[in-house]
Amino acid sequence: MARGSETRSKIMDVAQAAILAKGFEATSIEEIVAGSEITRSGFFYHFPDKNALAHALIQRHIEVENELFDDLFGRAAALGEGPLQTMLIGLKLMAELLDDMPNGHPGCIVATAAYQDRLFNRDVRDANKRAALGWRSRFRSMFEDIVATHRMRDDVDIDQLADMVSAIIEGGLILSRAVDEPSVTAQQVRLLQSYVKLLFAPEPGP
Amino acid sequence: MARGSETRSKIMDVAQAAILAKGFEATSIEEIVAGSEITRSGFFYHFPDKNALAHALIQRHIEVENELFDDLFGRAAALGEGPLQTMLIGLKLMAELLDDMPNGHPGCIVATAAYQDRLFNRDVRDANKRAALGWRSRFRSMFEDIVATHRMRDDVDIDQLADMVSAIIEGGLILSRAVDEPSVTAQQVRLLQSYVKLLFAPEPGP
DNA sequence: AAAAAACCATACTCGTGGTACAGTAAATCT
DNA sequence: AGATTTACTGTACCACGAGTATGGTTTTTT
Repeated sequence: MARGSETRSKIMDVAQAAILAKGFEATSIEEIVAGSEITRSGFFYHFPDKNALAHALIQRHIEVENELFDDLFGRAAALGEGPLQTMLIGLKLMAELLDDMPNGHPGCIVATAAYQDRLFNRDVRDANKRAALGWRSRFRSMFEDIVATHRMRDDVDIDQLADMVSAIIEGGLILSRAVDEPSVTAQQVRLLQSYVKLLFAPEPGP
Repeated sequence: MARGSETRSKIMDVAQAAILAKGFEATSIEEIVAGSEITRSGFFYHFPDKNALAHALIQRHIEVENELFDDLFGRAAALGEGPLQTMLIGLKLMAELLDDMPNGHPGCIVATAAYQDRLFNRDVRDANKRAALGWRSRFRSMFEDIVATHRMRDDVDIDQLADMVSAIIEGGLILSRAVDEPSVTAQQVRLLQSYVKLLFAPEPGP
C-alpha cells in the first residue's frame, strides 16, 4: 500500500473505533489525530472536513460487510441443501458470529448516520441509503429463491421480508446497547430464523 | 399549569422536535431558545445543562409512550377474545398508527441516546435502560398470558420474544430513515404480527 | 533535477456549551 | 401589605472544537 493510503486508512480505523464508542459528534478531530500519529494539518489534507470522513467510513463499511455476508452465506450454502437451508444456516452462523463478540457488536455506522440526519450532507445520506438498499436486494434475491421452491404459510411481501433482516439486526443492536446486554442482538437474529423456519416450513406432521 | 412548568414543557417540545430531526448534538441551545420564546439564561434556569434536558425528554417520552401502549392494547383487548387475539390486534393497530404518520414516526429518543452512549451521563443512560426494560416487562407479561393458553410451534424464550417488539420498531425506524420510506416501520410490525400468528397458530387444517 | 504528493507548524475565526453575576417582574408566603 | 421566592432577562466571559489560511519540509514519483 502506498504511503498516502496507509495513513488514510489508519485515520479511518482510529476514527471508526471512537465513533462507534461515542458517536460522531462526540469524537473530536484532535482525538483522532492523537491516535493516528498524524497532525491536524495531516488530517485535513486527507479529509476536507468531518463529513468526508463519515462518507469514507460508510463506504468502507459497506464493502467490508458485503464481503462478510458473502463469506457467511457462502459457507451456509456449502453446508445446507437448497435456498431455505442456506438462509436458515446463514442466520444461525450470523447469530454465532454476533455471540462471539463478547463486548457486543461494534455497532452500525449506518444507524449512527440515520439518527443524525441533518448533521450530514447529501453525499453521506445517499451512501447510507445505498447501503440499506444493498442489503434489501441481497436478501430479497435469497428469499426469491426460497419462494420459488417453497410455499409460504403466510402471504408476506418479499422486499419487506428482506428488510426484516436489516431491521432485526439494527434493532437488536440498539436494544443491546440500551439494556447493556450484548447477547440481545444474536437472540433477535435467532428469532428471525425461527420466523423464516415457520414461514416456509412444509406441512407439519399429522 | 403553573407558569414555570409551562415554559419548561414548551422548551422540551421545541427541543424534542429538533433533536428527532437532527440529532442531539446537532441541536444547539441557541436554536431551542429561539423557538421557545425564552432567553439563554432562562433555558439554563430550567436545565443545568444539555444532559438534564435529555434526561427530562427520555423520562417524558417513556410516560407518553406507556399511555399510548396502554390505550392501544386496551382497545385491542376489547376488540378480540383472549390474549393471542389481543396481541395480534394490538400489533395491527400499532401498524395502522405508524401508517397514519405520513412523514414517518418522529423517531425514538431512546435510540438516539443508545448510539451516542458516552455523550450522555449516567442518569440519562440509566433512564434509557429503564425504558427498554419497561417495554420488555410489558410485552413479556402479554406473551406469558398467551403461552398459558396456546402451544408454541417453536421453542423460543419469552423475554426475547418481548424484546422483539422493541427491536422491530427501533430497527424499522432506522431503516425507514435510511431508505427514506416512512412505510417501512409499519410493514415490519406487520411481519412481526405474522410471526406471532404462525408461532401460536393452532394446528393448521387437515 | 524537477515536480508533485504527503505531510508539519502556527495562527486565526467562529460557533457552541457552560459559568458568573447583577437585576427585575410576578407569584406566594407571613 | 411587606417580605421572600420563583421565574426569568441581560451582559460579559471562558474553553473547546471545527474549519481556514499560509508557508515550509520531507518523501516519492517522473
